Amino acid sequence: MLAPSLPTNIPSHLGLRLLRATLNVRDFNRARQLFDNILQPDPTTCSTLISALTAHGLPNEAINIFASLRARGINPQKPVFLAVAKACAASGDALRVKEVHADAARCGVTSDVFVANALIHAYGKCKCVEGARRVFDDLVVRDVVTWTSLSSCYVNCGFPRKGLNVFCEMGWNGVKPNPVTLSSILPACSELKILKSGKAIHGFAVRHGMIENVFVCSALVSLYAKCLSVREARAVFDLMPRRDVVSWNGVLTAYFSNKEYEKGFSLFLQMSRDGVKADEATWNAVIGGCMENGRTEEAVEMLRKMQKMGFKPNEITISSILPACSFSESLRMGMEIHCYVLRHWKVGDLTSTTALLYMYAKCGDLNLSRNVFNMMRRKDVVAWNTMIIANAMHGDGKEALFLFDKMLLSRIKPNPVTFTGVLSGCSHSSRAGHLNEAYKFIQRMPMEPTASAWGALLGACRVYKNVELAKISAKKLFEIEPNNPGNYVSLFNILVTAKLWSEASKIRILMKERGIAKTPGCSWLQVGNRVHTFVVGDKSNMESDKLYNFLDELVEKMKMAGYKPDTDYVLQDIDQEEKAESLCNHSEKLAVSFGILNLNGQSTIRVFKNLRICGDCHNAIKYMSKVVGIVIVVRDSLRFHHFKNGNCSCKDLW
DNA sequence: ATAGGGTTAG
Repeated sequence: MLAPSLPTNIPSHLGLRLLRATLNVRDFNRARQLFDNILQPDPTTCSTLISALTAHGLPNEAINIFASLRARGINPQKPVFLAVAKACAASGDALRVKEVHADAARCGVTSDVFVANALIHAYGKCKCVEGARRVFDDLVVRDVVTWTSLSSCYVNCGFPRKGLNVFCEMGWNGVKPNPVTLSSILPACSELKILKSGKAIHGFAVRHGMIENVFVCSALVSLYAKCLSVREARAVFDLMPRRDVVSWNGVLTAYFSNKEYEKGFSLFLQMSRDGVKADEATWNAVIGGCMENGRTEEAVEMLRKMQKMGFKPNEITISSILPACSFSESLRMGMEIHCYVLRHWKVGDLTSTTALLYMYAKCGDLNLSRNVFNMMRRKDVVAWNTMIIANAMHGDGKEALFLFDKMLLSRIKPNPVTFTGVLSGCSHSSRAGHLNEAYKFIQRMPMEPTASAWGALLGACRVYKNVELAKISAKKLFEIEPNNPGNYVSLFNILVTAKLWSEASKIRILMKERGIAKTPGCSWLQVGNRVHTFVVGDKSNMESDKLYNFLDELVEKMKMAGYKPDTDYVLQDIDQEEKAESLCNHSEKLAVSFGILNLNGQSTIRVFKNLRICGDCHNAIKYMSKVVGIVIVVRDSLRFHHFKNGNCSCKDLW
């Protein structure tokens, strides 16, 4: 059927009525054409169309209408700016807010508190704190909305501390916070885990009769949940006069993030009995809860259930579920999810795209990571960090350093994770002798070096056999995380390699004194549809006799090819012969042998280990790849090793 | 005109 022909040269008093009728039947194309044919549309007509397009998920079309006004010589009025600011907020495009802001300044409406508030909000949604600040600073009269918008802008852009400062400043300026202010500032306390300020705000809410507000209460539930105070989170929840889905979601996450999965799940079931329907976020919370509690398979199952119930996974679902692929090294499932993202959003959002590139790196395909990274339009610190870490994991320190420089050039401010990534990248690269520079790098870091930064340096010391620097790093690490066995074991290994036996045994005594046990090493690999796991001296496998016999034969062949067991790497107090035998039992050797036994015509096996690969095993697997003539990929806790024809991709720098 | 819940890197 043909649509009625479009009238032209419509007088403005008729235009609004015609436009409303068209919008009522949701014919947005026709609405746009109609609008073009209205002579001198009034501000209400313009804002009506812009708001309607935004409300129906067409913010960019809404902004285009706004842009067309200028071309038609129409000066936008305040209501038009309010509407287009909302469209910008929905589009998330900072450039468009800047354009609208500039237009508003040209029209002299930026001193209007309503327009300014809308602009601050839009800048906040587009993650542009500088813009929001500029609008704020240019204002002479500010109301509670102005203050609230600016502080929540800081909070949502990752500056919770600044958000709190604005909140305090607001009080000094005699502006009284309302429930909206409280609910938007509470997440800042949650993120910073400052229970004290949160409790003060809780008290304020009680004294000022805001405690019945469902928004404030839900924020309080999350505050207590984040500050590891589940009981109090539950108490606030129980006292609420009225609870909506969000309140339920909050209390679910409280249990999930505090390792009380069972309780969280039973509340999830109770929720529907109480007549509250789960929404998309509930499902995300449950999936995230499964993931946080190591229930990868259940997470995948819940994802299927979610879809069965008619909910579409969104970017947050994707970000939560992707680590499931990384943990299980399931490149195939990861790719399926990638395809889902491409089908639904063409490009995913920052978080899910970052999760994708991390997944590819973890599953062993650095090239796919690079492809994803290069296609990202916007890259934040986390994206850059992830790519740096991906390269470090795969031993490309040169690229990690290059990315670091490029990141600085793009004016992205590095954070402690960046430095850790770069350092661990350096420890894998062949730039020997740059260790002291790395040490200076750590000392000059604009923030207190984290345990992982020192850990990366310690790892590098092992590679370059720098005992003195190793001792310095280890000492720092023993202070920061005295109960992490990995640090003791690393220093022990470095001292052993340097043949400083007495110092090494001192470390072992220190471990005993402090009651620190070595984390048991464990390796696994997938054969067919099953994951097979091995620990040292594992005899639990059904075919363990066959496996050990095969390994014995293999070791003989390896020895003929020049392999010499290096018993320095054995921690137990046992004699040499036993040591050599114990070495053969290492979980990574068992897993690799099992993989070779079950090759089924494949030319590559992939083994994963929870700790760092042992020095002797590293050497042994090189020989295995040569003797058997296959590619063996081993991912240890730090990086990937690709063994081929007797060599490793890490060039023995690991 | 402003507001709550779900997420990424180590």
